[in-house]
Amino acid sequence: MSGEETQPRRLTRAETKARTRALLLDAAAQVFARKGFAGASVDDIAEEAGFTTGALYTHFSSKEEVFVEVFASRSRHRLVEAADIVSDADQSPDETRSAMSRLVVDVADNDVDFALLQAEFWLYAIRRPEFQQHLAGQFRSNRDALTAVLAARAEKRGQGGDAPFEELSTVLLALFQGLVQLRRTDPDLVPESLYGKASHWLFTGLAARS
Amino acid sequence: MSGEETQPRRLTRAETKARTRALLLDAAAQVFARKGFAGASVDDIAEEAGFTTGALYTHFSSKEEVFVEVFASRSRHRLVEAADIVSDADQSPDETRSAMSRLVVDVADNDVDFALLQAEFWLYAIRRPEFQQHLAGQFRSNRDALTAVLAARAEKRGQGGDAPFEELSTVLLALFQGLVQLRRTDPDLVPESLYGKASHWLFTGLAARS
DNA sequence: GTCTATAAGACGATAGAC
DNA sequence: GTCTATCGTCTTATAGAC
Repeated sequence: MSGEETQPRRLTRAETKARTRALLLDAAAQVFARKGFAGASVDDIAEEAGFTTGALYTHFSSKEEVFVEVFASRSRHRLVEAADIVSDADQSPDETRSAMSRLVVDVADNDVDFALLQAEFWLYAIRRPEFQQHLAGQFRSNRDALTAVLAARAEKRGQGGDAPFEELSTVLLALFQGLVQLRRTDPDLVPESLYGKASHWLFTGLAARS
Repeated sequence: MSGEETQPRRLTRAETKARTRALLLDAAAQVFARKGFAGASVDDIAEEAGFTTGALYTHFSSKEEVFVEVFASRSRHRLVEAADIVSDADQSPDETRSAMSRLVVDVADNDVDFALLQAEFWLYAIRRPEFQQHLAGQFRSNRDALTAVLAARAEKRGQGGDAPFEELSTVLLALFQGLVQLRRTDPDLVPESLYGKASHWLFTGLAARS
């Protein structure tokens, strides 16, 4: 036991700095989720990470900067996951639908901070025009990614080549957010299979369009 | 011009008290929407209403109480409106759908505080178990009202008597919230007719279910 | 790079004059 | 019923010791 089981050698200065920064960002995400942007103090964040405010201010210049960095580090993860689920063309439509439903349940029930942070980011963005544009761009790229996946999948099956996949993507995205928020408020409101069922209805109805 | 054109007589003490309270609540709604619950100060609210903090504290015992009262006074309005639209059985399905779409656009584009306050209420509730139950109950009653309306309308047309209207209501509610948030972030993301289109797909797909 | 100590101000809420 | 004045606390951010 030389104390080196987990780390092959001492961390360089740059590495410890990056590690502290990451610890602070993780702590900040938790605290922002628990208390909100305005309700969280810099002291709360530093203490949660095991440091002091003085240490935090060597890594970030303000509370706002911490928040924006948390946002940047937490984006993309979950919705890339969603696109992966839909893009897995090996599974049957039934499997895809149940995977979609499972994602809603998993996010709402297990990723306790997700919906909270999402709401905090949204409010922060709506109140700051510059940041709002940033968030809009992100939504747009999520929608575009989903649109491409839907179109590819439809083409593979040789059907619905001219369907309004972009509008459908927007609906699926909005419905995901809405259902996660609802289930987070009360799990009984959103049955485990609902997201998959709803998308089934959407696809069927869209295919039968006049 | 005796200065009595608008008011037939002087307000009683109780009436001025109620009026001040209402002014404070309106101002509070605006300020909470603009700055959030934690970001808004009691001074901001009182000043917006044209009073001082001392006056505010004769009507409310704390900032929390003001917030809860704002929530109570602002609930129900918009979603009752939604139920009215769907329950108007005189109009054709096409008219109903376009009215639904218009509601999303109207709320997102014109009722500037609606989505902000909704998000603030949700965050406040999720962080306070007692209030969370209250919000869940409200969601449930909105869903039930919509479910009843959908079932009544379907019965009138003599179709889909055994359809899962409760699940459909939940989906329509979640989608409404999601689309309003999305359109508030960037109007270009949500075409004016999208909510109606999506519900058309949902109804058609549901009717064709196996 | 992280600490302690502190500056300068904003905050929620109360007391007493009018 | 509303005002002014004020208390004590908590806030963000900085300066200097280690």
